[in-house]
Amino acid sequence: MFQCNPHKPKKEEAEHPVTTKKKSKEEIEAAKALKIKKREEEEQQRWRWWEEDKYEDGIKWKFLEHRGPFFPPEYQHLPDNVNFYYNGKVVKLGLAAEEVALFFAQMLDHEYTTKDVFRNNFFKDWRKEMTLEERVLISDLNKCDFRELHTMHKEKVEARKVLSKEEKLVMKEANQKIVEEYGFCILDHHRERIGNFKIEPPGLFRGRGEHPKQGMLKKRIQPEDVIINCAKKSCIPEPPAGHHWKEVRHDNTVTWLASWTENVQGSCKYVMLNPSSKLKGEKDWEKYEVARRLKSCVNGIRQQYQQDIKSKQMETRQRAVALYFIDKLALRAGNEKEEGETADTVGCCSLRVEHITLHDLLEDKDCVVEFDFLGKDCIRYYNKVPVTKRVFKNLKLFMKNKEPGDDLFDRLNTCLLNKHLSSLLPGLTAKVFRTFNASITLQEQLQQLSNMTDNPAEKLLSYNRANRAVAVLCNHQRVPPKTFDQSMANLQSKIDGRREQLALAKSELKLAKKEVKAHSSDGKLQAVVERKKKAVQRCEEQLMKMEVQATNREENKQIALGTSKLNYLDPRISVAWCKNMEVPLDKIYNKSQRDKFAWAVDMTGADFIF
DNA sequence: GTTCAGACTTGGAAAAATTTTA
DNA sequence: TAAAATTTTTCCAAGTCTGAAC
Repeated sequence: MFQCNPHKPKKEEAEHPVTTKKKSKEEIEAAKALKIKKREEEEQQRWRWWEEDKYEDGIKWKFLEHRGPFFPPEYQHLPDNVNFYYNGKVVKLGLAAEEVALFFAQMLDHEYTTKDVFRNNFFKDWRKEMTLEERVLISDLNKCDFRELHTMHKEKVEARKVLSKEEKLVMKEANQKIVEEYGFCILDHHRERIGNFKIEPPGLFRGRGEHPKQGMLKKRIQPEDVIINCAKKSCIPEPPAGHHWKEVRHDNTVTWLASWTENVQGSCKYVMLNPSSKLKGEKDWEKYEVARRLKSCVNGIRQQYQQDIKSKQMETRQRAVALYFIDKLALRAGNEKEEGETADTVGCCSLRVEHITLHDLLEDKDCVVEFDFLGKDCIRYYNKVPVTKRVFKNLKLFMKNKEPGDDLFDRLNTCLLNKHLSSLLPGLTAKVFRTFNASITLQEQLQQLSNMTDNPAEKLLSYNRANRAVAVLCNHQRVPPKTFDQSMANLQSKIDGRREQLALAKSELKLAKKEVKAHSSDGKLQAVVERKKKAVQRCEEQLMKMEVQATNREENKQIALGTSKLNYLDPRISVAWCKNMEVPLDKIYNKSQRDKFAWAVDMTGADFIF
């Protein structure tokens, strides 16, 4: 299609290499200036909702208008030369069965497709999409050959990667047009970014861990499945041609713009606003305010649950021990889940006897509880924690005469726990402890670790270490990137290289100094010395920067900082720290993080204390 | 009281975009 | 300038918590 274009720019470059280069440099400068200008404009246009009065309770908006969600394109038949084989023979599948076959084919490289549960679920749901004829023929997944479909898919992905600059630009612009049209709404006179305006495309459900439903077909959502929510007086979004909405409602006590029910788990999905929006920001701000209120009364609450551990009521005791864990270890609440519907994961209230081991003495410490369970997203929680004698004795009691699969806190659930908590402080729930402990930890760690006299790289290392302490507390883990070892080695060799360079620069400086001594009062030579000095200094700085970077990366190997930064740490702590330490905010927060926390950036001074 | 639907936050992986390096 | 590395964004699953229904 674009046959003649790709070579053109190259030719021009070859003809005027110098001017082109110059021009591009200027262009880069111009682009930078434009970016800054755009940013300033954005800043001026920003809705400073935090300076406005809040709405009465429960009202989320007064006016809401949007274009409705964006639907993924309809499925198109495979090209004629790409074939599916059953039992070695070409089988031309109908549209519905073919689409689902392609979902499986696309995942062939993934471990999922080797798992029995995944394969069985897929095959069962796939057969439902087949015609009677297809269903009669295709009775064994092992006889299915998807390889041509798989190859075609890989080639498509590859082809997208090697598009020319122009072609990529065309695609980018097309995407931006969609974002312009569907990606924003009008909420109370302000244009707000929508978070997920695209309807999730159909595909195979990929649960995490040993999910009993992995491989099931996630069906295509039609406009007839979608409920639209907008203001009565707004321009109601048009459904795609030939379709209608399931319902159009005007409920201003909720924040979603559209919703539908997903078929695998039967749960609701929502189109909601971007984190930078008023609706999300206000809620976020409130979350941290509740956590700060907890801070001011946490001592009393701690005293009380220490007392409650001695209570005659079993329920109260269990609640007290659970709360002790939630507070001390930042465990999640642990709602009960329907068995067999999801992977087997637990939180505090749903802990089972098999998840803890008691040690009267372990590694020189008394009364140690060894936790080992799968938490949210099947992330393993493993920890050995010394606890008070009273807690330890109670745990022994709770475990008495129980099977490994029995609930540790058999008299407790999250509802009971939260009811108690909200009676202590309005708005207090189990998860507030996580927010509070995360934020207070960040503040304390920053205080302890950072020094004004540190260089910028060291300051940043301290910030990351404080952030890391929180991530460890909250058990935010990641699998180390595949390229981790390699990238670590690369960095190390860069460091080694720089060290050599530094040694060389130092010896050159020495030599130059000698020269000056030999022929004193030679101005030229003195200048050389100065130059060499600067070179040494530059080298030292760069070396230091890289070493700090290496340390940071190594410490971060298995830890994910993102979640705590985005969801648990009061941004005002970070903003105040940046001001105090004279660190530019963009060293800590990228663009979308600054947008999300605009309220905090705007209202926080250097004196903020969580 | 218990169950269930609904609404919203939190979570890591993967994809995409951007920057750095060879 | 291509490709490798790194950062950012997107994706959508999986939690928490509330309030209504039974």
